[in-house]
Amino acid sequence: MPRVPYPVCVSNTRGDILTAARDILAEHSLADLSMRRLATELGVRPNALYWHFTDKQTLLAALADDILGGIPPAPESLPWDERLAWLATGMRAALLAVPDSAEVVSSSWASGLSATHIADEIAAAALQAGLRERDARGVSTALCQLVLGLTIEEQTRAQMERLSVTGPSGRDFTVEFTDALGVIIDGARTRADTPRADAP
Amino acid sequence: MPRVPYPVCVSNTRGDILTAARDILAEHSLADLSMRRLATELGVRPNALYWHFTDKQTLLAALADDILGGIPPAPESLPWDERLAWLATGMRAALLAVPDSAEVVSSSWASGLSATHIADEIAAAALQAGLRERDARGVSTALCQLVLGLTIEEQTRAQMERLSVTGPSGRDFTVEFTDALGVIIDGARTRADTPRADAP
DNA sequence: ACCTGAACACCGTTCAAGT
DNA sequence: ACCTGAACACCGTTCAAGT
Repeated sequence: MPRVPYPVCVSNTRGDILTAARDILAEHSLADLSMRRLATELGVRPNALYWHFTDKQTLLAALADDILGGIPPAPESLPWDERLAWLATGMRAALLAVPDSAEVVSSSWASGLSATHIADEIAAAALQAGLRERDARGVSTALCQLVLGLTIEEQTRAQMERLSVTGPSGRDFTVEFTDALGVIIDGARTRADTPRADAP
Repeated sequence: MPRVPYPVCVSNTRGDILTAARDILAEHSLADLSMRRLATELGVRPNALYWHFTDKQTLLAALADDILGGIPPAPESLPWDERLAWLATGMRAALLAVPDSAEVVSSSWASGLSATHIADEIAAAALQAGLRERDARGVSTALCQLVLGLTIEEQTRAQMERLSVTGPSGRDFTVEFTDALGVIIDGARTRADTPRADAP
């Protein structure tokens, strides 16, 4: 096989790094996810990572995109309100699959270095229901912040219980999520039903 | 004045420490709020802080309570939906008054070391509207996570612009907040109007 | 009651240099 | 293209000891 001077398999190692990062989250915690430890896990010196990512923040943003990348799209056949619930639930499931990932995604969204594809998908579903643009974005914002915030709390508590610094919280995060989700979707329904002033 | 062997003015210094911490947030950022720097600012060695707080996490939780402590209570005269908006808006204003404080409060809530008084107040206001307990907590969760999440994004962007690592985002966080707030309160209204199965 | 001195085991990041 | 060596300027926390 001939070798060409420019990259044949670009960023194969980028994927390896992200996988190793996920492993650290899965087997340890976000506190343990340092550039130094990540490098050690990969059998490499810390500064080697800076050839693949400009800094830690950028690496975490890529990890965030990776984690949210696997959310299944909502079936077209579903009514719009069930599609909203589907997407929000899928986002929560993707986050819950990787310990401490909600914190990673929250920071990455805040920094603007990360994609917010799922937020756009939710807004699009709301738009199809006939909401005006602003309301659709409002629904998307409310849903995404609910998922992120509540999952941060849930994963932080889980981490604390794992280190047994705290006993069980006694909270049922799934019903907390379901209840709040129901309220927001009811709000969306109100705006879908209400005839608009500019389009009666 | 006689001096007694046990503390006369307990934890006067606790307040000083929290004030110094707020100053660092105001004049610099959360990244600069280290135990070492905080100690330096107070003219003291880093380990001196550990006499007043068991660790950094506990200190930040106290700071979070401090920051959210000044939210004005909603006037009793207001209708319940306006009281919800009042409280959520007051929470956002309290956070926006101290740079990077939303991140501090979010972490502290997640750790369970912090008071969540404002969340209880919001739930109480929703209860008075006739919502069932679960729906009231759902509304409170949705509102609080919206305020925290969106303010984290806003303050992070503000910090990045301050360090000019990024230009203006072009987002109007106040309208994003208002739109999402409207959706959630509409959802709350739905549940207030709906006669309950167990209490017709 | 409140703080210091000294130490431990870490961080993220840079830069020149190697292959 | 991808990594090492060596260094810089930091962290949070502990523990014995001072006053």
